[in-house]
Amino acid sequence: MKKSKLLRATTRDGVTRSRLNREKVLTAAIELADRDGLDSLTMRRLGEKLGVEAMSIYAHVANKEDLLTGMIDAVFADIELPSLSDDWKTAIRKRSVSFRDALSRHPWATSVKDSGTAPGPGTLRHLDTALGTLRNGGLSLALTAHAISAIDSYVYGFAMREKSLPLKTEEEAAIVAQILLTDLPAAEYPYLAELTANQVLQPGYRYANDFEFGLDLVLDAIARERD
Amino acid sequence: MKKSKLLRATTRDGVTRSRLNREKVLTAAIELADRDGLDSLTMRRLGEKLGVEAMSIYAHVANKEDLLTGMIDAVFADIELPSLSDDWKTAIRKRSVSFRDALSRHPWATSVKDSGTAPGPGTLRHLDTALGTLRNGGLSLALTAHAISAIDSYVYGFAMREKSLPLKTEEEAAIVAQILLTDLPAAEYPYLAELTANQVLQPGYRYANDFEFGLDLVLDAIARERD
DNA sequence: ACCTGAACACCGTTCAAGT
DNA sequence: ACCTGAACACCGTTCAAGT
Repeated sequence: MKKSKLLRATTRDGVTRSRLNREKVLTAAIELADRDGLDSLTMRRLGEKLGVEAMSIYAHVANKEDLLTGMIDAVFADIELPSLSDDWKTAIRKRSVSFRDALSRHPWATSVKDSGTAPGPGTLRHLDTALGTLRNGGLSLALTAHAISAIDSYVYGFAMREKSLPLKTEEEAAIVAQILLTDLPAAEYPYLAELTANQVLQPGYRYANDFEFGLDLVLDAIARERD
Repeated sequence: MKKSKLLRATTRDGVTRSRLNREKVLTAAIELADRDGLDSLTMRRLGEKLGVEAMSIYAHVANKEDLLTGMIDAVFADIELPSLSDDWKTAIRKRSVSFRDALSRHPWATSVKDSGTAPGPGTLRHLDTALGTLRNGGLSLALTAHAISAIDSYVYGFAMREKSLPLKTEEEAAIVAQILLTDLPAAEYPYLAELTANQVLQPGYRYANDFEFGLDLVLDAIARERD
């Protein structure tokens, strides 16, 4: 009885549920942001999802900024760490694809401000392992610094563009293309018209496919610098 | 007298000032966001800056989203267009540096959501000219699509990282380094410690310098694909 | 120790009213 | 036509009070 009291609480309406903790708050917040977007993530709505008043959340999170920082760190902690058994390029390639997948599953993550100012343990672990992979792969310290900056800028930027470009499915691409082709004077934007008609509208086109092309461009260039 | 009435209005407190228009609203909003950040840009505060009640702004802007879209387009319209007299690589390099400068002057621009959903004329002009430069430089349509995606992802992502990494000046870098070195167990994050001590703390270090390294990596790789 | 409910100082936006 | 002022439905967060 005593033990269950530590883990469960009975509210005045008679509903018994497990006690709240930081992890449950973060998980619920991430689910809410994934489903409805960052704007829909309010303390009141998060409380509702957790079956609790908004103010109860503040027992597990300092404030909204702390909540967002925790959410970001959970996303980073979820990215596949570079494998030690792969060569540096394969390992970094895999974790970059995993990185993008994470940002694609959690599109709000790129728009949380100051995600870099107070990195959590998940973010730091992720970064340190990637740096180690590059150093052990024979890259100089200077090139390692350049490489991680170039790779992560690309991954981050691609995820941002992908989020704001509604080209995820063939249907979405067709809608965008239709808007571009009917609303824009082709004479004024000839190259945009060409790209839309002959590239975006091609069957099977996916903007997502562009990701690996650019990634390999960057990785190959880094490999060349290394040698 | 009639003409001046079209351009000036006298408020009840006797202050005469020029009439508001969309451009003045956008300029003031950009100034506010540049100085105090996007969170500080509220309709009420913007009205205050313009010497007008918040609701008066709605005569020139449909809503806050429209305001933000207009601000973004003004920033894009300000980016140097690729020069026709330069070869494609030089032209794209210059406009990419100009692109980053613009995002650096207006850090809030990368955090405006859905900036890609309803691109304005400035954004479209910018994009079309860049596409034309690549096409006329001899890149295939497919490579042009890949190239613009890779370049702009990199520029966008670098600007985002730069914004959240407080490494703009040598002083800022020293502060970050100090925090990393004293707060983090070097045994747990050995590569991060190495990078901090031997790279970030080197005299003259600027994260901004990394930008052109990565940009040339991408541009050289595209040039190689072209040939 | 954990949760609640009222309250405060803000938001974006509406609407009717003024000039 | 343009601007105002009150009002509405929200925010994040405080604080004293409940259990």
